[in-house]
Amino acid sequence: MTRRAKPPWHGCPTRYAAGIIGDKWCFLLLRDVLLHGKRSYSEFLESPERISTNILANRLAKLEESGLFDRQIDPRKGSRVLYFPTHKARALLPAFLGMMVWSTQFDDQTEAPDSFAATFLEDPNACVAWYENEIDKVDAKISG
Amino acid sequence: MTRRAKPPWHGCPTRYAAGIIGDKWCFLLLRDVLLHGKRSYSEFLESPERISTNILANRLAKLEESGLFDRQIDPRKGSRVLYFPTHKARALLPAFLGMMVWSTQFDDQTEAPDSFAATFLEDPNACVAWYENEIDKVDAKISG
DNA sequence: CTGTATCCTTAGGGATACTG
DNA sequence: CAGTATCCCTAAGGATACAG
Repeated sequence: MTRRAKPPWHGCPTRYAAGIIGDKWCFLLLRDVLLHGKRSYSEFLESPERISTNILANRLAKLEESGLFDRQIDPRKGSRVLYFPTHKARALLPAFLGMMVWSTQFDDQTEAPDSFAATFLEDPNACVAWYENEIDKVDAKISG
Repeated sequence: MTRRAKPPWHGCPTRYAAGIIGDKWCFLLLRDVLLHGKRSYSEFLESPERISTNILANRLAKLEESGLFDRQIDPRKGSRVLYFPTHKARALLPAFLGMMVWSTQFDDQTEAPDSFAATFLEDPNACVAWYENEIDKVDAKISG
């Protein structure tokens, strides 16, 4: 890298990320949407971390306000509400995958799913693209 | 990517990361150590987010317990304590840089530091290596 | 300088009932 | 199904003083 000695160590951009990803519930909701194909209130409630309804509503509002979730009425069933990941949310995929790789490498609890880490490290861009495609498939399926 | 349809969507490894990175203060302390070259209690206290002493002590203990910080007495000055990032912590660099890039792309508040995002996206590995080297330099300087 | 200890306050959040 | 609305309560955390 050609780069002068002082990197982005001034006005550090991590604080913005900390405000969103540094919140346990936002973190997990983003995971659900980006990696688990979840889109609806009830699906979020089913997650093993057992978020309660008031907190869920609060975080959904926060994520929508932050431009990460796109709230939409289900075109097929009016009483259903769906939350789609925006472009801004999708752009977090590389960071999330990075954290997943890290977990599989260092957490004894999570049994490494086959060769996930290796696959990612070998070609991160392809891995991200694969997840992008999964998201597209979920959204396309829902939107009919 | 050759990969069967079901990715790591079982026993999702993000929950472990959520326990550490999903905590605002741990997140910021990791940032300070990995990106800002901070190593000591007083340096952490100086961060703009103004962590209070009891919380700082609590998180330092948590991060040491989790194997991310290596607590050591300053070889030159016995009353000084230093916290070095372990290999496990350093392995979070890619994820952190990913979040920095994301922030510079989407947060209006953080004025993009020149071409940081572009530089990273162009060659992420080189960028990580550069930060690794910065960490090495800080540690070497301190250790004498 | 690196912490403990204490006090005190507030906000986060669980449980639950209720509504359109 | 997708939320609101309470109630309640604990734990997080700010401020400050103190200690080795």
